[in-house]
Amino acid sequence: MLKGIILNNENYQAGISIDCVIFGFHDNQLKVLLIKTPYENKWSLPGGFVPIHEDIDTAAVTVLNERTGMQGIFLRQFATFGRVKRNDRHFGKAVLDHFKIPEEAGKWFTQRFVTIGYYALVDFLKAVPHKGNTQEIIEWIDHKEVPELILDHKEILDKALHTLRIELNLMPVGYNLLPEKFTIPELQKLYETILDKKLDRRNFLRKITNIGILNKLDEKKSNVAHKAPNLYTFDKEKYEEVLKNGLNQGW
Amino acid sequence: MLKGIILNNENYQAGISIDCVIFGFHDNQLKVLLIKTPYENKWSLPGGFVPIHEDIDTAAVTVLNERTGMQGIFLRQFATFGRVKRNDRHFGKAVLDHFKIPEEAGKWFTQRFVTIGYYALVDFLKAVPHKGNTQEIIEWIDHKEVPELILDHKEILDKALHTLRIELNLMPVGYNLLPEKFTIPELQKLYETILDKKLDRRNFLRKITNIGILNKLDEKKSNVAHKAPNLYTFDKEKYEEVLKNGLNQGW
DNA sequence: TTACATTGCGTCAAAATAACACACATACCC
DNA sequence: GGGTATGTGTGTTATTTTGACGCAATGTAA
Repeated sequence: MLKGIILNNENYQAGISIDCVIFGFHDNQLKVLLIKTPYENKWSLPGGFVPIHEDIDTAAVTVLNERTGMQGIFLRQFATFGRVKRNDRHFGKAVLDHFKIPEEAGKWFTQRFVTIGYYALVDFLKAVPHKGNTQEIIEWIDHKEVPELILDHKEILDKALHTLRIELNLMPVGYNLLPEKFTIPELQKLYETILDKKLDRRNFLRKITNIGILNKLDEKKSNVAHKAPNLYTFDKEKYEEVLKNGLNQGW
Repeated sequence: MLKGIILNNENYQAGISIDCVIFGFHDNQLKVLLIKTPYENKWSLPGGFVPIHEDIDTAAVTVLNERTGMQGIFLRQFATFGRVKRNDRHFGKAVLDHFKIPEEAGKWFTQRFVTIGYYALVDFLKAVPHKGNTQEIIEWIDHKEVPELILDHKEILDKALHTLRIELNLMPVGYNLLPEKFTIPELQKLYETILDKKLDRRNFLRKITNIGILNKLDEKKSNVAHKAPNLYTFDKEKYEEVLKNGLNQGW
């Protein structure tokens, strides 16, 4: 991807980039999709540039799709980052040398980039991490064990998680993070993981079912070393409705 | 301002702009500060460009300060707009002709601009609308009577108001919109105006005082044709604390 | 068959919310 | 000065939501 851009700067909007915080849920962990490039020793968020003839939202969809093969997924813009020094020293000598970019073309990269942050919620099992090139490493990493990231990507990730936590009170979450059939305890674990706190089982059940977005199935989870929990699906229609109208009214 | 930029494109980040939705409160109306430029017949949000050596947040502060003379005010980034065609046709012939901009320099303007939206809450009486030049018109306009705006500025304004409404449940509002001393009914009017719905007087009082950000003064408002309402101030310290920690916890 | 872990359902007190009643203060009218 | 209109301060009550638990039921593993 970077190579294509280097060959054709003029097809991309200068000074603007997209960064995606892609969340997945697995093993009771909230995971983030991260990339390690060959030309440096740090991890980064999957990102991209904005083609001149594409909306920024579309460019974000492209990034997500390139990396996970997924479409039609929950993807939301949450903030834009534009400190002067944010990509100072980056796309510096190491990167430019690696790609053998001449100094003149390099200026395109060394200018300050304003990056637009998006976060996505995807089904861990359906989203298959996809390398941009053979030298790249792309991996799901537990959000609690995120290594050092380039630039201000840690800040971006933190802000994404913070936004997600707040939006948990305004919208239902789960449809995009869980498999089609799931149990209430699984859904609760998801909430607990995102919020990083324990919730009461019984109160959670009551609150979540009261929203009216769950369909209880005539089916139980098997192969569990205890009472088999019931399986549920989301009522897509009601889910979308609640997503649109919001949960808490407050005032 | 535009002229300065035209003379010195290279001092500003290409393709990025700032737009501010500046809210004030007066006569029980939520007002928005709008600008009418001489070279076109529509109104627009106050905005500006981003100096190469300035953070985007700083650039937003500059816009706000230029237009209201105010500093240290509530100013928050809420969304970034970057549809391909958003400034299509704008900064078009009319504008370029007006400023006698040569075609080559004009390209700087006719490219797609990604604009970062900020909204501000300011004290209507302290914020004095300030023209950018003598031909400009700048005015407080009731948000319910906003005329046709350029580009996607209406969309930006709507999104700002929508964000404000949601954030009303997460944070206290009023410190930046009301004079130092105010009455509970005035504060309630502010909430009602923002939310565009009636609230119960007595329940509002209970809820707002329970937050613990108000100081009741030993003073009453005078010159009212009814029982004189008590005056209050915000407890700045507690207010800031609640602003930081948020109101509703939800889950 | 029993022990164990975890689920499903229910209870109860406390807190928050919604709906409403009444007394009070000030200006204005007559 | 008495009555009226308007809008304020305070209180009451029923309802709903929340938080903190108890306990029986269920499936696996020993």
